[in-house]
Amino acid sequence: MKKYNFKKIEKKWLSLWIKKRLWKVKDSLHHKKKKYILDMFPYPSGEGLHVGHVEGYTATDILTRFYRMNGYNVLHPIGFDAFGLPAENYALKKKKNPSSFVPKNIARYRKQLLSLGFSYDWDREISTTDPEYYKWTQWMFLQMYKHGLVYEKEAPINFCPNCKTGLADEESIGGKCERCETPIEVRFLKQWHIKITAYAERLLEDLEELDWPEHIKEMQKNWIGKSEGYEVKFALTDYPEPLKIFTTRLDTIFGATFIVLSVSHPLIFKITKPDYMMFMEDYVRNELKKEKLGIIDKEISGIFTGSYAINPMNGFKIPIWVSNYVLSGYGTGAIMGVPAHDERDWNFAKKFNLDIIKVIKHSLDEETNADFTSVQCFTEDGILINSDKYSGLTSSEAREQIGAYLISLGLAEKKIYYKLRDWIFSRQRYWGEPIPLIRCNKCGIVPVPEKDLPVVLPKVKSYQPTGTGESPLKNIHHWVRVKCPSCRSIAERETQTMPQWAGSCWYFLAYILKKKQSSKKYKISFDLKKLKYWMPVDIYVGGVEHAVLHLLYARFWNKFLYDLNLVPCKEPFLKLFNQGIILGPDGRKMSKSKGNVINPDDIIKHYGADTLRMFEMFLGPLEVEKPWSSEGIKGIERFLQRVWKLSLWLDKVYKTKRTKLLKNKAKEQELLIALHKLIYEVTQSITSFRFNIAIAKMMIFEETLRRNLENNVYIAKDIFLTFIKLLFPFAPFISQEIWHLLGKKNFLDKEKWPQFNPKLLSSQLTTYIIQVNGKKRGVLEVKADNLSVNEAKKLVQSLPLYKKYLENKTIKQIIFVKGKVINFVLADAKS
RNA sequence: GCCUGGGUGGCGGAAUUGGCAGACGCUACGGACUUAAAAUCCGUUGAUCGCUACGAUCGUGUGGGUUCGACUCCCACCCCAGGCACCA
Repeated sequence: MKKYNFKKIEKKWLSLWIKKRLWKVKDSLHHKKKKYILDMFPYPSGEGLHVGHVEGYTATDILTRFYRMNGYNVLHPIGFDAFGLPAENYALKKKKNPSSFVPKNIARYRKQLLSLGFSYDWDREISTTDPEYYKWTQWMFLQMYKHGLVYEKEAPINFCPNCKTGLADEESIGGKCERCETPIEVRFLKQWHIKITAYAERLLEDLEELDWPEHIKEMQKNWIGKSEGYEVKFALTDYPEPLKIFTTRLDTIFGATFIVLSVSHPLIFKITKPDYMMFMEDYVRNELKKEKLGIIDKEISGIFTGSYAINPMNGFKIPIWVSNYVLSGYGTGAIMGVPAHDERDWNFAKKFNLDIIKVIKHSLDEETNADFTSVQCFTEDGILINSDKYSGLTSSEAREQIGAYLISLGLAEKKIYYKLRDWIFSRQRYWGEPIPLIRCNKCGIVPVPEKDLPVVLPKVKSYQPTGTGESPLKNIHHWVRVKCPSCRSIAERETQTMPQWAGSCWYFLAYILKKKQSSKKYKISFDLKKLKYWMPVDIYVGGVEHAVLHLLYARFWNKFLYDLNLVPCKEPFLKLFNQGIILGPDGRKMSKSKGNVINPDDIIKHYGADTLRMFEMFLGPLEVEKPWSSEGIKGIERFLQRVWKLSLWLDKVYKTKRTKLLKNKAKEQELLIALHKLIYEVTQSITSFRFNIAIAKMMIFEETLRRNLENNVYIAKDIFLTFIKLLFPFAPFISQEIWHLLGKKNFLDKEKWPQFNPKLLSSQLTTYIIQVNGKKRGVLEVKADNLSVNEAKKLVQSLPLYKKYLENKTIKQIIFVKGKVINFVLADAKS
């Protein structure tokens, strides 16, 4: 028998599918229920698609085909995130302009995606580097500017000396550059910032309604880092102005035995006593230098100011210190030190021999120890002690009551702080969207008029990053020089570009808004009606690496557009699914240097697209990290070959009038039941993202069919065709070919997804597990679905196991779970 | 240190959420076909004992608990992966 020739057949169907524009999605079907199934669009690097892409994209393709066959209008687009550092670095290495080879990379990606049979609507393809696309990225930036969300500020920022550009906080992963893993330096640079912090609360709150993996939500929550507490004023003994500290643990205020200021606190030199001034100046200068260099001292240090503050609750006079362990950029840059109930304060107090007062105990019945030298640091909430009339309250009660008291005296206010910082939005690199602002000596910053958008990135030969904090665009004088839109005098363009993440903040909208004009040209225009139909994205699949980068930025961007009434929903991505990384065959992360990279092109060449798709789905649950197996793929190859052989066999059978196969009613019914069970299982597995299970079940069914044929049992054509339909989303090429082979002229894409018949499922035999004292001793197969305990007992008595285990024994109890188990508990069982 | 996941055969992984542990696939071993090999097909494959037909005992990171019954629930601990890390 002929082997399945995937090369020829995949090529044939692919060209037909493209020619027929089978996956074109119409917006006009507003009466039809919709699904928006989105992939994180790829970055078209020089290396081409990797197996990780294939994993996520296959999953969404299966879902897309599944929902389409179930009557949904499914939007499943793709595009390219082509601005950014890797493309630029690669271009620099090759001494070319990114714009000359990025289209080539895109073409390669497109070809690869096509060859895998992903059913994207290619008419909606976009690239963030298309001027029509980034015109709108710039336009949205200008809207933010006009709404006061954009500001320029000189600040210490993360700077990657290798990429030679400033980075956002989110791009610093454990102190290293997100892209190249070079340790990050701190530099003082004038940078454009976007006030993402203005959305902190909403970004946090709206996480609740999202169907996202818990750990991604958690990561975003931590990143936003909300803490609710009180700002408390401490009076100073020798200075008229009070000092403000921030605390989330107002309940521990009776235990505050000192105050600590950060090294950049404005009060330091106003309150430091002359005797301490020299040391203080040295210390602060030193620490500030370290801070500038981005050095984080693990060792706690500190110095006394000589001044004292008064604890507003108990009137204690407590010393004021300056230390490197208090951050200047958070809260008020000053804290109250409660060593008994904060580990860092504890370490500080121990080091400098400061008082420690215990004011919280674990529980009501705990003995309170008057001997403070034996106090242990205890950071959790508990019951107050040594706290005047507040003793005996729980921590949360005390916070409320002490807070209310201090507020009534005007000494405190409720305050919320976030860890989230504003988004540093300018990059000193060439390959990005130019920031559409103009610097005029007379008028200051002037936005580029909207009619002049896009500000096109000039094509130049030399665009080496300068490393000085200047953008390489600065040297392109003819581009920089421009008339001020407001006063017409000579002005300069802003030369910094936007970060990589800008384009991906709204690409999911662009797919909807794109209007194709010719094979190369398109327009984007905002259309709330279309957005209302398609948004939000129903299923979004992509890697975990974007947990606090893209996913946070895009949520923010969408919320801003929502506020402008340009998009209809608060949140862009309803359901998020993270595919797990595919590791190399050695169980380590794939990397060139380790030589364990699996290239999808090679696999397609050897096994074909269907096998690759299916194998990646069979590897394990989509969300877990799992190693590639070069042996394992053979299992899928064999399976598809068997399906192919089966169809050739059956084709012959259906074509011959007189077949030697027997039409057996009972067997046929059995097969039908198995088929409907399969429909049920595959449907369930797809909707719950358990593609590996769906494949396992199909394998079992294939074997059932084969066994029947080998035993000369006739298989109805409809049964086999239905099986092929189930296989189709996973392996579209071979399924379509078999469909065609068996005389079907249409495209499987246009077929309806099979529905299972619940009656067939419930008419099966029910298998009861017979247990004695909880141990399995046998099974009982019955047809009746409302078996009573007594009937069950009678049936069991007729089984051989009864004699062995139950005869002459006293049955204490029979546990009977309908449809599942019958458990005989014997009297002489364990006590 | 804190947070979030997770520990099931030689390996990747199943188990309808408390009811047959190890589906499906790979590997390995044995067999059929073949001059031979590959491919394909058939069988075996958690451990130990019985080892002949039936079978028996143990077994889901460790220790305890709840239950007629626990991979699944509860408590304590150990280990692995990812994230955050002076955020008061």
